[in-house]
Amino acid sequence: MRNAINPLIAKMAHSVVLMHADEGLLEQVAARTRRVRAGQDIVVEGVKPDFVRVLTEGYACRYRVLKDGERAILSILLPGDFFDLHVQVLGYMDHSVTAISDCEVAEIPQEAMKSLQDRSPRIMKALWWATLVDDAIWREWLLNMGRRPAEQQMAHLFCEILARLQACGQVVGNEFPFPLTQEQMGDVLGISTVHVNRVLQGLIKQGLVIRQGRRITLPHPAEVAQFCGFDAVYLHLGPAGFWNEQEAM
Amino acid sequence: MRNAINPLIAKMAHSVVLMHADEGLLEQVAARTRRVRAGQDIVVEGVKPDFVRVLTEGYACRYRVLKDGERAILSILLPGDFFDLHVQVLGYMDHSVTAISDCEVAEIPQEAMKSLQDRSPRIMKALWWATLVDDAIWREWLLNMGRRPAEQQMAHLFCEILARLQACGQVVGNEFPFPLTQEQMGDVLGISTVHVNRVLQGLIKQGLVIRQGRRITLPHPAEVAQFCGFDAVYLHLGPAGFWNEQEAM
DNA sequence: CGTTTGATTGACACGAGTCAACACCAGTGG
DNA sequence: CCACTGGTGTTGACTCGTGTCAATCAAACG
Repeated sequence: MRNAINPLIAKMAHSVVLMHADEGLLEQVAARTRRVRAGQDIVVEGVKPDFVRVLTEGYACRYRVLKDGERAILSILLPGDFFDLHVQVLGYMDHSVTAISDCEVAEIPQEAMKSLQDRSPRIMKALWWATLVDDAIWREWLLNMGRRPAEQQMAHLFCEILARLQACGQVVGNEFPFPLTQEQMGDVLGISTVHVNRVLQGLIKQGLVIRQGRRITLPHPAEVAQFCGFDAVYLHLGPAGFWNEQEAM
Repeated sequence: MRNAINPLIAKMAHSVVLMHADEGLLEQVAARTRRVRAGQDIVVEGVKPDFVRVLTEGYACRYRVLKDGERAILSILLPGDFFDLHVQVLGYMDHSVTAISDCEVAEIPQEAMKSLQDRSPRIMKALWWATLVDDAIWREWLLNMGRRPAEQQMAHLFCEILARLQACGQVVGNEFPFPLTQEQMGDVLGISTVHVNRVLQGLIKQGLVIRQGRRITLPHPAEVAQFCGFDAVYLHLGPAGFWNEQEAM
């Protein structure tokens, strides 16, 4: 039953109406998958990837390290996300991608991409859309880092992850796996590990977040969204689900 | 002699070899220009733009305002930059664009873009490239905001602007116009106006930056680059010019 | 001239970083 | 079976970068 490419299809369905044939095409080009253990790099800075890759299972992230050894996580990749859709144009990766949890990655050969291009304009449009949504996410992060205090930043991150996991069909309720260590969370938010710890506890104490091991629950998503100014529109996923329940603006 | 589209051509030349015919095509589609006064919005959040727009003169920026009225500047647009190349896919702008200084903007009708697509694959490739470089800039900013103290952030901003102005042929030396108010700089860097002032003075005192009115000079670009960890590679402009002169790493 | 916008300065408060110690757990090997 | 290990999470004390508030100054402008 389970099909590696499902999250991708679920995600794309938010932008275009996929025909049955399109789904078949996608399954076909992304047939070859690879497993990667947590902590391993999937693509490294400087190389020109030979494949186009899609994450099909697990958590991964884009990151860079500065000269002083500090690491910054530039984005979090969830099932259905492409990593290197367009490196062909730039010629090389200017950042690396690594597995946060154990992952499964589909590798699509260049030629297969080309054939996709010829055979399904709908898919191509969906690819474009995915790229542009990534851009929108970057803009939102920029906003986050620049203008919101750490507590809201972190809450915003949780909201985004939940919304994206819902979008790719990985999660239905308001509980989701969250394999990042606190150090990694610090690298995402640009704050120290110690501070991550304290901020997280603050959110828990306020009842906005529940943590059990490496899982997170947002008992009242709409409340959290309000707290941190999360507005799912930037993800361009269409109808927003339960995010706006108590919206009173 | 002066041609509105020159900065665009200069910029594109970094990614592909443009034929004379390509330049002609560009001049043709971007013939229609519009002047915008400093402070005026050029495209506003929520609309679906009717044209594709390129900045041909002046400084502009993408921005959003939060509910609490705070404004964040998401990117700075310089001559040769597109604002809304791909909104057609997403359907609407999720941020606004406003003129920082007096600007000139070229407006390219949709159909003209389509014809470009058919007539010059080189130009299309260059457009892709421009989009992806924008992405790279966002990643770099994310790095900046997250991991560098304000002084280095600001220095990095100056380096980036100078490099980009050089790339589009607007500047040859190491002095350039910089029309941002300190408040706007704060909105870019995510710090308060007061702090902008102090940080700027710090850079000046260290001799890294010279300011005369609304112009900035970096007397020793390589030194500034070293100070803030600026590495022009992410702009994908090819040979780096004088940035690495004293590079000793 | 007042008025306004932007730049500058000082005093003070607070968020976040740093350093250091300790707790907890899973894995490993004796 | 138990000590040892390394990675992660937790906590406290202290420092420092940045924000906030408020006043003043300078230049531009009607």
